[in-house]
Amino acid sequence: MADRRGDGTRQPPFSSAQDRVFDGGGGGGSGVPGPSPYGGENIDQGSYMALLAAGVRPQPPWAVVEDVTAPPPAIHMTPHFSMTNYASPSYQHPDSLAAGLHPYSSYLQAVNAPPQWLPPPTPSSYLQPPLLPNFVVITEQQHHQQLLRDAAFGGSSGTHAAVPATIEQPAKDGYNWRKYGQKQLKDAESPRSYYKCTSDGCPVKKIVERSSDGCIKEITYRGRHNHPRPMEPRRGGAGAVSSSGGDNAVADGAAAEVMDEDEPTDDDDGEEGHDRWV
DNA sequence: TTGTTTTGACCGCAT
DNA sequence: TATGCGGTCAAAACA
Ligand SMILES: [Zn+2]
Repeated sequence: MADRRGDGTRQPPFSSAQDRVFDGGGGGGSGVPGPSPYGGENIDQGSYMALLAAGVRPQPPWAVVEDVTAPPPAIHMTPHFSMTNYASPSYQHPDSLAAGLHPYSSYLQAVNAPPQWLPPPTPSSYLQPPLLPNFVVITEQQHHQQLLRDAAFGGSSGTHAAVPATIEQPAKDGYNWRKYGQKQLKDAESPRSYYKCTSDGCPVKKIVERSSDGCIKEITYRGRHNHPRPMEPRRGGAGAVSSSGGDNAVADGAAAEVMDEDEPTDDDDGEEGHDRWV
């Protein structure tokens, strides 16, 4: 039967894309979407800029949104694939903003710090109430400044100096993800994909939202990994880190990779966080 | 054989 | 109260 309330039945078939998962190509996908409807991997600034030119975006893509509405804030990221993206994760903590700290200070810490798995996660730190604005949006100009600063920091940090190198690297965040759902949201131009960390007992979930052109528009991480990063690929082929959870290897991986470095930062806020960057 | 993706359906919360 | 909506489940298909 169809869904009594939430889904299809409420509306005649075809009447709307409501709740209808986008035409995924029918069943049994594969680790390699191959000719995927979304060429996420190949999305570059160009297509995105085209959208901008068309005025598609309601909001500047370079905007950094720190959404901390949810009690357990989630990490939100909006990667749009360009060299700049990778070179500078425009993650900016409201804390940092308020305190006037370097927006990437925590990020830099994260670079030097061990992965996001924190052995004894103090519950208190989890539940810090975000006494912060729901989100913070920075302008393009600010973003540029961040890029410059970030570049400077990246170059001097030494640990992760070759940030641009990350761009060349295959997608990987060290964690394995399994897609467990996809949903076409009502007002969203893009379907939203839901991923879970495949590690046993790990509650972490990842929500990937794309734009109509296949660009990853937003990535939301929820929860905290309760395990160290599994560095070895699960499988040689489809199950590899890049394909798992990274419906598009480069996109997701890159996003996740930056994310990964960001995530320790989020310790400050909790187990979830939102970030968005170009 | 194992693990992932796809996708329709189900469930619970918010309005 | 009823409905809308988002998140999750689970079977089937696939690599
Ligand atoms: Zn995990």
